[in-house]
Amino acid sequence: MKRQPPPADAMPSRILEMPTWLISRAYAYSHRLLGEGFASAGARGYHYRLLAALEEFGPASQAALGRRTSIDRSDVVAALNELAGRGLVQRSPDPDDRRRNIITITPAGIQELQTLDEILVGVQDELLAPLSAADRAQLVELLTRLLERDARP
Amino acid sequence: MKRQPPPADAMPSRILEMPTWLISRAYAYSHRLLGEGFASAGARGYHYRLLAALEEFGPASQAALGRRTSIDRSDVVAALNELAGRGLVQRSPDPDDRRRNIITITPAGIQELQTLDEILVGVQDELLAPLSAADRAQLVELLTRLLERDARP
DNA sequence: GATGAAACGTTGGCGACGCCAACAGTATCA
DNA sequence: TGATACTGTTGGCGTCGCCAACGTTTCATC
Repeated sequence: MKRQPPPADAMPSRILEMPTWLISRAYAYSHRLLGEGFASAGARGYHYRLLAALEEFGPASQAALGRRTSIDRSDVVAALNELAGRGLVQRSPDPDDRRRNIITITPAGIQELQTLDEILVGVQDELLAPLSAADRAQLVELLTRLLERDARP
Repeated sequence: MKRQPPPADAMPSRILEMPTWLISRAYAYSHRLLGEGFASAGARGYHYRLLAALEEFGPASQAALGRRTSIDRSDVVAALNELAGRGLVQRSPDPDDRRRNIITITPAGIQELQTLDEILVGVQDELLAPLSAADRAQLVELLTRLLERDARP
């Protein structure tokens, strides 16, 4: 049996089965889908994370938001500027701690969040299409376990 | 039973179990580990991919390399410049097709690849530490299936 | 053989994401 | 009180992925 010449776009097999490679490709894939979806609403990942955190836990300082969403303090500033500029979020100084700003999600912000949620459902459906419900649960479980170690100070 | 106030760094639960979020975090995690490892060898992901493709399939044109490694043509140029600058790769014009360059991995490049391979094994070990061998196989299988749809033209 | 289409390498640019250093202002703890 | 820590902000860096445009070269079709 003769070995087939690899098709022009074949990946090196050693890479093809590497978890790091697969994770990276899966991220690129999902990032692309999500980017397209969010862009249609004029948003990006950071915006969604921040709005979701505000809606779930209520008003918070920027630093707390950063910790909750795994977004760097400095990037939180920029993203909140954009959200505030669109009236999706309100910034007001904390009277009890004059270092802090208290960030509050506005009704418009809640509505935007709902829009993004719908977009996200669509993206997940497309992304996970090849997987059964059991498969998806498996994947979530495995990735969750994987990330347990990722305890950053 | 009183509801516990969320710890300051709790993620919104709606996000916490989203495959897109998990994939994104897993990527960030692995990217960080890999970045640290590769940086210690003065390399990054693109370099590894290109060297691995060259070693596995032999000399190739830049466009073919890009297709095989899922790296954009223009980014291949830059990465190859860096590799060639370090003598890990050789660029020579293809006599049969004067549009093409033929890229060849040098002995030094093969050696670098081995170094990177070792680094990568270490990173994978750390990344996958929480998972059993069966879990890892499961993960690879699920992600591979997930990516089948990602057929880009 | 001429002509239009396609591929190639290259340059330059953009956005998302993650991260770090430094600063002034404020709070807290010894 | 003085040292230490936290907050918001600015500015910067690197990786990765992607796109548009250009001149050159090859290929297909007439």
